[in-house]
Amino acid sequence: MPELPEVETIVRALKAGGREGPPAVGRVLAGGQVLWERTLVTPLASQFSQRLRGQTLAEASRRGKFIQLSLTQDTLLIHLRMSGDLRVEPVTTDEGTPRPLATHDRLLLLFDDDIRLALNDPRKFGRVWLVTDPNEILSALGPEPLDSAFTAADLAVRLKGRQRAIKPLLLDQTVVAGLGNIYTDEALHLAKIHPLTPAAALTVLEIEHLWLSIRSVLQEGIQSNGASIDWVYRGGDFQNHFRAYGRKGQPCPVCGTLIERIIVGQRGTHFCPVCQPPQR
DNA sequence: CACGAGACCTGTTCGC
DNA sequence: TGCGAACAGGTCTCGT
Repeated sequence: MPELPEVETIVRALKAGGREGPPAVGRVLAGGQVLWERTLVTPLASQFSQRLRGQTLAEASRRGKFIQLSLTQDTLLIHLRMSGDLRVEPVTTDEGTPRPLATHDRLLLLFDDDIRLALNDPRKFGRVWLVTDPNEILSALGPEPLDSAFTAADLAVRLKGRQRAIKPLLLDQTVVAGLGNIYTDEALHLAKIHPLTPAAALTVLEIEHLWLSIRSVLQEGIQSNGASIDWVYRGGDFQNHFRAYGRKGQPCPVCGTLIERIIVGQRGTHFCPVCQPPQR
């Protein structure tokens, strides 16, 4: 489900509280519970709860699509992959009875004040790491696209000499961290670049335009509190502003030509055949 | 080393 | 209406 703007929205809710739940940051952990074994990569499930106990959730932040929970001693990293979502709620209902778990809850963080954080994940792709040094997981990531240190020249260097199509390269988290299928299609449409264009064929001007477009669509997404699709509704409304993604057969907002859908790198890919002509 | 295909999962929607 | 196929916001592993 989530790409950079959705993860950013979730992190902000963990810090300040969201529409449906209280903040999690600032609370003291009493333990944890693993409901689907493969969700927790490290440590062993048998050590998880004990190691969490007593640590304060001091800060929540984001790196690429990773949620980073800084504890007193350790760091808890959460990647929601395709269908993960976080929920913060009281363990006890207003009636004084235990609140039942949701159908696809995979892992719980239990705080000492009757609040819990649940990782709900129908497809079971989400992963959690409890580590001393987050860098052992995050070091392979490319630059933060919205960071001021990330420049067009930086992007150009990372694309230099690559013969591969631009779309799968933008999805590669070691090139840039945080783009997924939606925002890649949106950025390429805004930059007027065909998704199959070999990276090496892009001009300096096109790369500058792409750089600007990437930052632009991500900022737009954050301002809309992310996109909400299908049965998962988080309150974001960027789905109402899609220019290309998911709009096969609908008119391009720029020129009116019908948006086409092709497969690139095994991912559904949406583009305007007129605004984004094939490389020749 | 770069790249593409398959695997990991469940749920919803599409097409005949 | 029914039922199998296709599809879904991601990433890892393996083979070429």
